[in-house]
Amino acid sequence: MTKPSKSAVLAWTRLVRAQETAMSSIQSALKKAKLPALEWYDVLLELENGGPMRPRDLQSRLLLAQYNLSRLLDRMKVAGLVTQTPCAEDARGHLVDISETGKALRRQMWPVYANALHQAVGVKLNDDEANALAGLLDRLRVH
Amino acid sequence: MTKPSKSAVLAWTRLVRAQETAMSSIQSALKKAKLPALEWYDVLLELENGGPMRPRDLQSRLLLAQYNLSRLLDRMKVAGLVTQTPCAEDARGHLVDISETGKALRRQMWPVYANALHQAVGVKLNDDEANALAGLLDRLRVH
DNA sequence: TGTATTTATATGCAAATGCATCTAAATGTC
DNA sequence: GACATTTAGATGCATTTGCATATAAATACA
Repeated sequence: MTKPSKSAVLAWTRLVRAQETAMSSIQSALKKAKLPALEWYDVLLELENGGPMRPRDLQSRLLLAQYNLSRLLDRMKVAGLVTQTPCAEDARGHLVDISETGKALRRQMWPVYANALHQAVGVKLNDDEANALAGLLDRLRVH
Repeated sequence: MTKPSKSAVLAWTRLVRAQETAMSSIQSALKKAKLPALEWYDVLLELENGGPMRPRDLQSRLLLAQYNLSRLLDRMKVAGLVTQTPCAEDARGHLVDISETGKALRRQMWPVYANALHQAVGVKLNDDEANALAGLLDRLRVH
């Protein structure tokens, strides 16, 4: 029940603001290019790197609420970006996989994402600073 | 159209994760204590510090979308936390002010918020680190 | 083995959000 | 002053989120 220091409060405030600002400009860039939001990209990337996997695995990697992921996958399935196949070891679940359309979309999103990210972060910090930031932020993960 | 460096991408990824993790634990703490979400706190605090002000001013300070703030203020008005008075200089707007109930709620929220914030940030970084983090994050603001 | 508990996923319903647009007042232009 | 433009704020409607709970399979346990 200890109070946070001034420094901790300041860091928190700036964390929220910085994330909102950068996120909003990246999402705007995607929207402007008529591309889906970042969460879709995250799902596609995770599947492309990690191979077919179950919703609960995606969930833990992406920090999404269970019901949100469930519905997100619905939409992505409807859009033809992912497929579901029954899961042999566990009949409750299913394996979600990225489709060719999904891969193509991800490839199409990346340059827009990359450019926006560069504008939002890359041009404002040099590599040493970005690394320092990443290091400090990493400390905030749960233990 | 330059690509971001590995370091910038990593910093961005961690920024998102760190913010989500911390935000989610802080919001959970408030919810667990049957208190409103953080945005309500932010509005109350802004009004308590800045005095009565117009929605557009709140909007720019809090980085909220215009329609979201409009509706948030509606709900807070219904909850008796803020009041509206016509604005003398500009008949389109109105001055929003915090009520006594609003002040009381903010005071009640602070210890819960503070404790959660301490757990999420304070215990993980010492003051020098928190200051360094705040400094780096500050560089990410728009220019 | 039969029964209780836990885990994975889905879903009905209410609340919040985003988008587009509306209204009305303020400001700028001629 | 008349008219066009901009700014402040609200709102209808579709989409998304959150909460609570449902369903069903897996696991634990007596």
